[in-house]
Amino acid sequence: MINIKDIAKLAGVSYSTVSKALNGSSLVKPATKSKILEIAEKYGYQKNLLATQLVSGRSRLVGFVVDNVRNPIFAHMANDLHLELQNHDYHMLLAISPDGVELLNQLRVEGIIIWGDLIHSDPDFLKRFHDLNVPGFILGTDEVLRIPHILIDRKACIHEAVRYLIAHGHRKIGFVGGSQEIKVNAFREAISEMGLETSEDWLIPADSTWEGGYRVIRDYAFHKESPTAFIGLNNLITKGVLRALLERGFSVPADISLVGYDNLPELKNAEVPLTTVGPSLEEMVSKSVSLLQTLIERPGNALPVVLKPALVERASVGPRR
Amino acid sequence: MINIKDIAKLAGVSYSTVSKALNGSSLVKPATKSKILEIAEKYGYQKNLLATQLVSGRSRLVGFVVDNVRNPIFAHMANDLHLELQNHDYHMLLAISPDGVELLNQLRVEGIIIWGDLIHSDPDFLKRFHDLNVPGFILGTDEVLRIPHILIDRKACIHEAVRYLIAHGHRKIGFVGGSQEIKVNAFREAISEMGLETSEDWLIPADSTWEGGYRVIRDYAFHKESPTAFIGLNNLITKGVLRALLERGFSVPADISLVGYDNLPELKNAEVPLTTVGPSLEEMVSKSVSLLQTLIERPGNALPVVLKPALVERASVGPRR
DNA sequence: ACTATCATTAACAACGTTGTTACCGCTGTA
DNA sequence: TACAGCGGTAACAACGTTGTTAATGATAGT
Repeated sequence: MINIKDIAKLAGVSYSTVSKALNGSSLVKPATKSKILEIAEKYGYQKNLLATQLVSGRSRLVGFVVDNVRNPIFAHMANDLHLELQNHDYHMLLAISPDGVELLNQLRVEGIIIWGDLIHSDPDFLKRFHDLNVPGFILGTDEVLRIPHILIDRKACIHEAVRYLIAHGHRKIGFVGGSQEIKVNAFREAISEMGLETSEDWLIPADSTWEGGYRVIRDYAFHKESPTAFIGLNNLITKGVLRALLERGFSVPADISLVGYDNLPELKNAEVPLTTVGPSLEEMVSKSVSLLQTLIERPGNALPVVLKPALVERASVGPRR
Repeated sequence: MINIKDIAKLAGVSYSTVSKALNGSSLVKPATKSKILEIAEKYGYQKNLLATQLVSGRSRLVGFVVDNVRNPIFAHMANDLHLELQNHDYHMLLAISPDGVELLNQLRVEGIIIWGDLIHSDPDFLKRFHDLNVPGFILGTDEVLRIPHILIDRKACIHEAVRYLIAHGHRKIGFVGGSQEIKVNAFREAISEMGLETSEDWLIPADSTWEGGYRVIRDYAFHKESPTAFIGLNNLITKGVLRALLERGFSVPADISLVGYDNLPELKNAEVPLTTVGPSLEEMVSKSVSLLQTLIERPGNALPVVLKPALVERASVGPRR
């Protein structure tokens, strides 16, 4: 692969001149510049970002670390973040692993966005990240941290879902999923705050996967005291729940209502278009990019960001039967 | 951020000694080594991969370039490739954009895997990639190229699907989707080769999205001469088709059979578990990694790879009604 | 003609590593 | 006593850039 020294030789100038020409400096004579540019083009010169970055310290590179790109919500975020960062003249590199944090840091990206779930991948993940001392933040946490983050008010989201179901006349509400304490607790709290009936049977633990949601509802012992509405912990569980409900002959929402967590557009294509709560994805993306920019350009000036609930009404919630 | 020179000062040795110690060289006295290691640990030393790579030329970094991570098939591949590369001691960086090729090359990754669809993003994408002269290949192409690639025998896959439907007694077979010439042509060819009835109505163009498949079938004019089975061009279309079919009151597979292209495991969770054709994803991943390894370690020795069809039987195909 | 000015280019240090070579002081051997 | 051998460490060049400073030659002002 050709480098500026090779080009310099070819053009009969010094390599520093080549560097300037390639960067469009006005310090080099137009004729020389175009000659250099021509040679660079001809030989397919590709600058070595490593060297550039090493000396200049800038790369316009941003890392996004997730631990599984197969969850559609991750994939969605990755795609939209990429687009938005591109608008801001940043390139996004995606790493699929908690170790991506160290990797991207070693690559000296200018900033790192970390998908909140990673916090749980390793008890001292936060410390690891904090010690790196690199501009970046956790996208999607439940609690206030000592490092920059975007807080999703999941508690408020769940409350919103409960409120919405109540407004539709529901009194017996179930919750499917168990992995995220905050959501489960928020659910419990909302139920008791709003003075609803409750039963431990209505809090149904499930793996955070399609199968998780599907199985528990497929096997659930329905009777006349069972919930008339469910809330699903995330998009996967919710889709599994919906399937199981339909398979068991319930009509949604005529017999049973369902609201899912995660505002994923494609949930409109579920068997029954799903009504969902969760932060607005657009807001997550735009807030992420501006927070990152602040972090990079004026470190120390990063304000905490909180994402409020958004509810998108589709067709999976109806009046209590 | 601390570097080896800082550590050297702290430890009272030369920076080259620090470098050796950090790399576990046996040329440095155990006592010195542990002292250095301790300091490095204490100050959270993180090597600068840029510098390392610049001088040593090695990074154990591999790039994967896609143009949209939201298609579940991409996401699946990205995830599995990541895992498999990790087993081979490579880190994978994902870039979501045709320009990712140049970007990753400028970062001097050791190899690049390019998702085949990108070929169509730009008429001279292949030339761009070829001129880079970096170890890498196109994953998933229809035709033999002059650059390394893994060829998916899509034609054979479609033939396989048709054969399978015939074996179940179907004579009138439809095809939904229009964007990939090769599949459409393969379908036409298979139909005529196997002496089946045909009608232009049975070849139903559709966007390569869920909505694409859904809409065309929702609006399709069914009558007694309509297909008794459909093939969907990809996983998204197929799911859309299935939904439309069910909504229109057809039973799948009792009334109409359906086979989808793309061997995506989660298609077992469709309303009717979908029977699919396509290359085996596991094979795609393992062949990708070994091809990449060959390309990196013994450039010039790369053999062309062809992926044969695999059919996974689930529940969306039954005997002709 | 003599210098100040300017445009253009060259030279060189730096960025943070690695790898090679050179050096130093010690031990053991002749 | 001289010196080969060796463990340990230091010195230094190199990787491909950028940015700063120095050098060069031409032009213009006096």
